[in-house]
Amino acid sequence: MADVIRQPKQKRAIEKKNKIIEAGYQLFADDGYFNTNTEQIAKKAGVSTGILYSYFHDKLDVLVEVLDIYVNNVYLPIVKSLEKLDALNFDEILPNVLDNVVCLHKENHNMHEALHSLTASVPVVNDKFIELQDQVTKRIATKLVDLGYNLGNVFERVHLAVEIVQLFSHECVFDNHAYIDYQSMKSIVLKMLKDLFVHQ
Amino acid sequence: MADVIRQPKQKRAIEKKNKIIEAGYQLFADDGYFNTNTEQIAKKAGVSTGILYSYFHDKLDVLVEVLDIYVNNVYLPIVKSLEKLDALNFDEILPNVLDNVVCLHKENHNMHEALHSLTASVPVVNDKFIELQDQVTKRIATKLVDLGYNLGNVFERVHLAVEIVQLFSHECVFDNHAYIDYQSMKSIVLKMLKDLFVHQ
Amino acid sequence: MADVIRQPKQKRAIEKKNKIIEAGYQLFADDGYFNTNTEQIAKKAGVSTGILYSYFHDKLDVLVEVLDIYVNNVYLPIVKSLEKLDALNFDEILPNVLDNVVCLHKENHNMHEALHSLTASVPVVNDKFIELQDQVTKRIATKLVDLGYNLGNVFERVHLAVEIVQLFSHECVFDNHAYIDYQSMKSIVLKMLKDLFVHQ
Amino acid sequence: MADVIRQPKQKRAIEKKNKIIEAGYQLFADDGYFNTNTEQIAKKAGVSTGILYSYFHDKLDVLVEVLDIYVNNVYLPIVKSLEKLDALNFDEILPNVLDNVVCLHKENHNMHEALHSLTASVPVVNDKFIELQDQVTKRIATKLVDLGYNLGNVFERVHLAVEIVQLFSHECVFDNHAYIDYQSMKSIVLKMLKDLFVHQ
DNA sequence: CATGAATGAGTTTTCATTCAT
DNA sequence: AATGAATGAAAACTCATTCAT
Repeated sequence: MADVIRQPKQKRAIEKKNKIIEAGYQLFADDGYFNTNTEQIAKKAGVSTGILYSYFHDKLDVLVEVLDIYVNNVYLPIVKSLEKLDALNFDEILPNVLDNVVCLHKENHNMHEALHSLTASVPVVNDKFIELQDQVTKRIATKLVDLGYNLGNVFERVHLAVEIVQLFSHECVFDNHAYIDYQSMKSIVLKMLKDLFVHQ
Repeated sequence: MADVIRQPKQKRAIEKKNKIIEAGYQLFADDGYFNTNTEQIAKKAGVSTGILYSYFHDKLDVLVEVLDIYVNNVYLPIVKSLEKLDALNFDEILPNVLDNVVCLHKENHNMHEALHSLTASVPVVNDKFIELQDQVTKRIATKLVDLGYNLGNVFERVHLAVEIVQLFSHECVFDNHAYIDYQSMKSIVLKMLKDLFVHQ
Repeated sequence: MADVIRQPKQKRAIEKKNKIIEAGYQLFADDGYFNTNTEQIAKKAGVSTGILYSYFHDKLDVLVEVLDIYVNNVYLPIVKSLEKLDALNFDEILPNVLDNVVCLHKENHNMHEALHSLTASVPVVNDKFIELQDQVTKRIATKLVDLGYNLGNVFERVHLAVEIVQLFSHECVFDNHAYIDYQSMKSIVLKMLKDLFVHQ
Repeated sequence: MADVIRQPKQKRAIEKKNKIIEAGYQLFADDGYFNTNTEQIAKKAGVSTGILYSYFHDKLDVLVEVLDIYVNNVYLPIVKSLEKLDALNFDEILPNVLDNVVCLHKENHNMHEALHSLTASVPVVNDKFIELQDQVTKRIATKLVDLGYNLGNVFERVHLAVEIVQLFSHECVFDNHAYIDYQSMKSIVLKMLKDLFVHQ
């Protein structure tokens, strides 16, 4: 492992580093981390394998930065959209959120799978995902409380909601089950989410 | 890849094959499939690498049999417990089911992670899990209908319920989030599941 | 390598040894010596791998005995047919000889190829073939001299004749060249052989 | 098998690839293809095993390139010498051709054996040899016809001639038979070849 | 800075041979 | 004698990482 990792400051160098991350993103998404080798990454990025090791400690380090990009692409938009909430009008909000998340998943589902597959064996990925979910849950929960939400167990409710939204998106994206009608399922999910937050 | 796979018939040979599967089970669970090599499996099983290739086509074939064991240990008990239902008394059933599934997950969570991590890159694992979920969903749905359930969208409801139970078990097992109170979450989940099936 | 090789004397044991040789014959002929393993030989012979090592020192030893069979099947018939000569009537003899040899080659060409392919890397096979050719050449040459042949260089002529007959048989069996008419070639070869022995 | 084979462009890299081919040439010639392993080839070439797999798909691919070298060393010179013919003066040509071929065989006889030994079990080698013989035969035949040769069956005659020249060279190189006088045999062969082409 | 050739330990897999039963 | 399970050394091949140019 290289002792010193260059922090690219020149524009060209930064672009080069980004090219590598993008190449890693696509290859990891398409073939998985363990089925991708550094030569392929370098080639796809249009750089030499040597230069990869100037910008990254090792192959795992590329993964870590790819993970950051994924987070920026997928998680942040969700959080941001939720932070625009200005009232507890769940009936209006939830359908939009669900559609947005499904859409984001459709665009990034390969990467999602590739990264999740590493949570078991690559601690750094696992930690990142947990931290991320924590952030999302906390920010949403805080927002709700700010808006006057007072049903109790807000963290638990938000966390479940987030997970269920992910679960449904996942189902939609993979569409593995012939016997499932996803429109009907969507209605049921929306009902569940509403019941989760609204007192009955 | 060896042409012919030995079907062990003698007691000792069957035990040896099982030793290999067990060794694979533990190592895959602990370190992941890609971080385990055949030499380690053989060593842990107390056999030579050669004999591994008499009983299995290749390393992936060991995984497939490990997967079978996992399925027998985790999925089948759930399905069996559900098939004993004799009335649509969800209030009584659901808490038991949830406890059972959480318990099974706690016992097998490493393997669960290791196997799920392969769904992205190893088609045979993915297919197995999908087939399994289909079976579980269909058997439960059929049972409900037999018992007179008539709310509609039974497949979608059952599928969601199964996923949510898994999701909750997963949360309990990993217990990653300090801000979550799992007892409270359990109550919320039970409520969600009941609402999913009971007309309001 | 086993220290002691059993000399089978009982009928059943002899049959078993022959089964192994036959199995080796076919497998070596079909797939080549290096592409055949002892398990395949044993299986085809209907015996255990262990028993193979009671009757043969090692895999090479099976080859040696297969070679003997080949010699008995292919070379001896030729020699015997030639030893029946009772006059130097080449016009009558040569067409028959050529037809016979081509026929034998057609029946055994796989083995011929498999064995010849080993002459380079397995000395024992090479030695056997040389010894064999020597025998054939000497026996034919002696026969010719006995019958009054007196053109000189009889060994050289016979040796060449033998080689040319083999060469032609080989051509006929493999039939690799679309531009060759084997009937025409046969006439030319017969003419060559006759000219080789008959003074002009 | 590596996806991409490096095409060495720098002088040193080309030299290295050639070193590997040379090492393969010698080892295959000395010990045979199946008795040579990639580590030996790499060691003899003074490189690592890894680099071998940058320049060649696999071990067989080394053989294929060795075969090319052999062809360039042995077959092409023969063909070229024959294409210089400017008249059908067989009496002058044939002795020279025979001497040349014998000489080339003497220099390359180990490789010749090693390669021929693979025709049975390695299709690519077999195909190459057949194609090569076809070329030689066709080019010589065409040349003869251009020079006015009109005896008929020119392909069959040339093909036989080529085979007989090889056969004789082979005999000379291995010199296995004590009872053969190769000078006498040479005279006989030359007579045969002449008779093959000259009307009597 | 940049390249991509080079390394070599590590991985999967095979198979002649042995040996417990 | 006979079995076929078991061995383990050896083979082909890969790839993260380094380094000469």
